[in-house]
Amino acid sequence: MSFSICVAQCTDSLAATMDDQARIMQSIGGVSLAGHSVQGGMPLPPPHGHDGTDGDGRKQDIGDILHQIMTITDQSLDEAQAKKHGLNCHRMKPALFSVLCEIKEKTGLSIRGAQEEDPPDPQLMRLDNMLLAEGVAGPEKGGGSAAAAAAAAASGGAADNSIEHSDYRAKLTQIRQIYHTELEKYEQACNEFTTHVMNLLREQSRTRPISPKEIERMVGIIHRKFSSIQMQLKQSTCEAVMILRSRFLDARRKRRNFSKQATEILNEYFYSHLSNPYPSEEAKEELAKKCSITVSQGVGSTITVSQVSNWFGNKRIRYKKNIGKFQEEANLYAAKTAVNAAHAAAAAVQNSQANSPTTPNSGFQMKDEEFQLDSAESKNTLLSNMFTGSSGSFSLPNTGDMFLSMQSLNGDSYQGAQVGANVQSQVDTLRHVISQTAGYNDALAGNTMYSPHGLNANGGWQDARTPSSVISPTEGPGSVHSDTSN
DNA sequence: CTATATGATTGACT
DNA sequence: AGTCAATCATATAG
Repeated sequence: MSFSICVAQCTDSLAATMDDQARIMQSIGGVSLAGHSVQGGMPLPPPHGHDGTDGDGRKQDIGDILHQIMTITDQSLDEAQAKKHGLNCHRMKPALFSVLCEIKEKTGLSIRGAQEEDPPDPQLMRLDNMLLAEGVAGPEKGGGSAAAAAAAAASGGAADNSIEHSDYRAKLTQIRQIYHTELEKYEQACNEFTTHVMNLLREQSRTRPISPKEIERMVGIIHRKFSSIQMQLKQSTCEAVMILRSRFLDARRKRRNFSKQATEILNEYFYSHLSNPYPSEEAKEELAKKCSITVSQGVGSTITVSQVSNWFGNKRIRYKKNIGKFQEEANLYAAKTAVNAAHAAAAAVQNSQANSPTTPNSGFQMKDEEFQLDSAESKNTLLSNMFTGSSGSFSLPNTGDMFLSMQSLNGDSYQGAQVGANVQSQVDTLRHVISQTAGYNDALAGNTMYSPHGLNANGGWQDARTPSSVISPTEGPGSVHSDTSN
């Protein structure tokens, strides 16, 4: 919408008003010509008469004048100008003028005045409310934070999508800015136009009956015209916001797969906490952070806590539904975690045993071959102690076999990036490995599915509502602490 | 194109 | 509030 359009529209309405005035004039003329006395009290003689008498002459004169007034618009500009000048100089002009003013005041305006009380437009109110709710209208500032808050509140209160909201917020701010500049422009244009019209009318009021009331009315008309334009602006702004919103929601629905690394991290956690795969809030945060850091797939693709929750929700349900399908994956991650655990243990051993025979590499970087060659014995002992020690219910049938199994499952010499794993997770993991390799549950042989510790007969995890102890914020990754929730 | 995988959403439940 | 289960909608593999 441009200013020129506004002006054009307003000019239309102005023209319409002038037509109205012409009609009024006509009706006044009609009254006079019909021979009735006019309310002003000035007796008008009958229109037809003869030149002979003074009265007749005056009648003729007035008739002429009225005729001239009424036909003035049919004439060319120059002609009309000349006529106008003539009329203005006519001796009857002041009297006629005041009469016309009075009549007009008492007829046209009184009729119109009544219907001009405009009640607040419900549609406009709705638009205003919506803009206010969206944070487009209303108090400025906060860098669109008010808008974001409103949007967040309106979008169903999704927990933590402030990060992915940034794009939305930027767009909304843009809309908001455009809206405000346009609004200001209209306001200014409206004021300019109003003063212009008022000046025009004031000037015209010297030659044509225009009361202050009428000017007021004209101003009202202009304002209404502009406010209807403003409404269009508000409407299109609302539309824009809606489109933005739907696009935003679409974008959220349009999913992107997580990166391999992120999935790996999540899977590692899941399978290492198979007995109770319910990360606490802090754990979720930690995982989200880790995934986001690990992920180098481009800007704006961070993984949020709610996404982690989604992932775990989906994972649990899908794992439970078809454990067999996840067997391979479970093995893989179990082995990985087991090796990690072993590495962690190795590191611990190395740290505690300063006189360890040959330890050229750090424990974290050690490969399995080295692991076995270097200090397999000590680690075996340690792991075996770990399992029997902190998880009394679980006993290893054959520690040596277990390590062989791990070796075979982990032929790609996985180098654990994450060493931190609690004892419970190690138990889970190793038990899983054992179930595959040492006939723990005969899972591979028959269709009997591997039943992880914690998954009860109903298919639900025991103490599912109790979050397992997690990656402690103080200890951070690499720490080993016990999870004895089971 | 079809089947499967997977992230997100929704409603019920506790 | 967190979870489950069902479902939607898209991504991806074949």
